[in-house]
Amino acid sequence: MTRPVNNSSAAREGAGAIPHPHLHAAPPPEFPVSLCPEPEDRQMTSVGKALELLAAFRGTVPELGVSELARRAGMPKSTAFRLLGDLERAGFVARSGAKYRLGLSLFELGSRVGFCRPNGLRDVAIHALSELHVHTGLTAHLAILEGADVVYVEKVHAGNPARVVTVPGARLPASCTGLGKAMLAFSSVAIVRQVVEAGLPRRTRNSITEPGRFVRELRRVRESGVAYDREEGTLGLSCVAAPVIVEGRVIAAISASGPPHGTSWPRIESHVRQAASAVSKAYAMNMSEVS
Amino acid sequence: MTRPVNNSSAAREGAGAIPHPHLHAAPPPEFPVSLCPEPEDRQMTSVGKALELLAAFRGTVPELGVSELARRAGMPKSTAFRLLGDLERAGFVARSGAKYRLGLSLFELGSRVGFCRPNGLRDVAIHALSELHVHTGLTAHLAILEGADVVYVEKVHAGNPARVVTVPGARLPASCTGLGKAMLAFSSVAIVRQVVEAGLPRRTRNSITEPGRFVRELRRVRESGVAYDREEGTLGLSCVAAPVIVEGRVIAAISASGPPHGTSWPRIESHVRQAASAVSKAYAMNMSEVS
DNA sequence: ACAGATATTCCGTTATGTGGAACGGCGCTG
DNA sequence: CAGCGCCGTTCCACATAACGGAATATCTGT
Repeated sequence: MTRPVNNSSAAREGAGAIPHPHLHAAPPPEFPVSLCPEPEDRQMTSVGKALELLAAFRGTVPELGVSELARRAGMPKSTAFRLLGDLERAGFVARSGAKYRLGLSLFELGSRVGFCRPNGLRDVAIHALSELHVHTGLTAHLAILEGADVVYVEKVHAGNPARVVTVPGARLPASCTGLGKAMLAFSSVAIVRQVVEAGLPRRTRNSITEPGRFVRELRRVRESGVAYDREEGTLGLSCVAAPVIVEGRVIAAISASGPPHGTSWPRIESHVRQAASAVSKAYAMNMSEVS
Repeated sequence: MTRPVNNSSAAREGAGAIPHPHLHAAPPPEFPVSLCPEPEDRQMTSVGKALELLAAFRGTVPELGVSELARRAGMPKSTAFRLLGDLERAGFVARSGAKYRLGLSLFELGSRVGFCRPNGLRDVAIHALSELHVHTGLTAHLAILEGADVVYVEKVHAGNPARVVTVPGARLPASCTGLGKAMLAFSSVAIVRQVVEAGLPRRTRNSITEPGRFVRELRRVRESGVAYDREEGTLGLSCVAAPVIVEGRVIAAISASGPPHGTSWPRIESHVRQAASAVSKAYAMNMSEVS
């Protein structure tokens, strides 16, 4: 009954590139973890396996073959093959020859989760992000908090020199980002405790990994209303972030990222503040709800 | 064996609001059609049903109960219930109490389809869209062509008075949009024929539904390099669009939409042209591939 | 030509998904 | 307040449909 381990080339990719953020406290830096959080030996249902197959597309390579997918999802090739057939029929994966890639249906449905809908968070925020970008020349981000992670929702940037590798849909540990700190500073203690207890991961030498310091940092953020990230997530990249608060609850955060030096952060800070409050106001007007 | 029809409240929603674009030549304006295009009686696999369940979330209502979902997907309640459990475990749906909504995993994966990846079409185009928006004050759109439909990929707009209801992930018949005409004008005759033969749907009194006129229109677009939409998709809304062409192939289009009158379209046109060619150049530099 | 990696098909076995029926709770309305 | 109708949820006997090992076909590089 125990699933064969069989993670040859999966492990190979996991080692290189950007380490997947989920491995907070897990000893082996393995491939993107399985979809179900608790690794209890729950019997795999048919659709569970199919979804696992989709999840196997996290990682850097956009196109994968049957064998590789089967390996990553931990199932026999023939099973993977059949399930991929089902997924393809529904447009959740597409294939060029023998290689599979994520399909358009996934994008269409993924664009319908709460905060993406018309008048949702993203729709309301895009204008503010755009302005923040043109006023500052920096990369503007919108993100939400999900557990101990930050999930990027939208991004407006200068394009060419892709310093910032994040992209909508990406995940990063909340404690290593200005976005995350801005949101946590205005979240309930229960949520903060959860994050701290999960362990504060180190991504650079500047990452705050000591609980006491982290809590003090959050207090400072709460007082000033903005959070600074001083190369805590990526060396060579800093940012200011401000929370989007509506009816007393943080629902998201906005940030501007750029090189640590040679940027007039005080000026940027006021732009970010302004953008965040603009989004708060605009969002409050069309009371939809977020994730 | 024949699936019970049972579309009581499904039909109710289908009738109101924006008609789903897929009903090109289909007689009954029913609910968002099933995922598999050919309605041949293919036996439903377990995952097929689960995906159908996800597809049931198209339509305007973001949160649905088990019964409603079962009805829309055409399956017994108990089956829907179990499958929703599987989907929830994987984060593809989430629930507040008894209501289900699309889950974050869907957004995360949907944000990894080809054109969303780092240095993909969307990443490269967002800056141009943002500039197009601030220079013109209009809504800037990026879309790709999928069969006879246009699928919106990104949008930068002014927010408040939500004239334009489209949102990333939305579909519209290609023939009724500037975006669609811009792409079709530079596509192979095979593709154009396919679209024409599928039938040119009417969305407003200005929609071009006569094949001859449509082909002539495309020729004009090809000559001028830009496509105008004169309230052909939505009354009170016009736009100019230009194709994004790389290595001789159209991969997308960019448009600026606004009120038909009181807008200096010639000026807008040049901005759109510029944006499209900027994206073409930027995209050509990082040879990734599109959907 | 060969080795090793793929993708794809086949098929006997049985685990797995199935869906009707029954239960308990909620919000109507007569 | 009892009745009705709809809801979400659970149960269970049945047989279908998912399973996965092994065989085959196809490809790629040397």
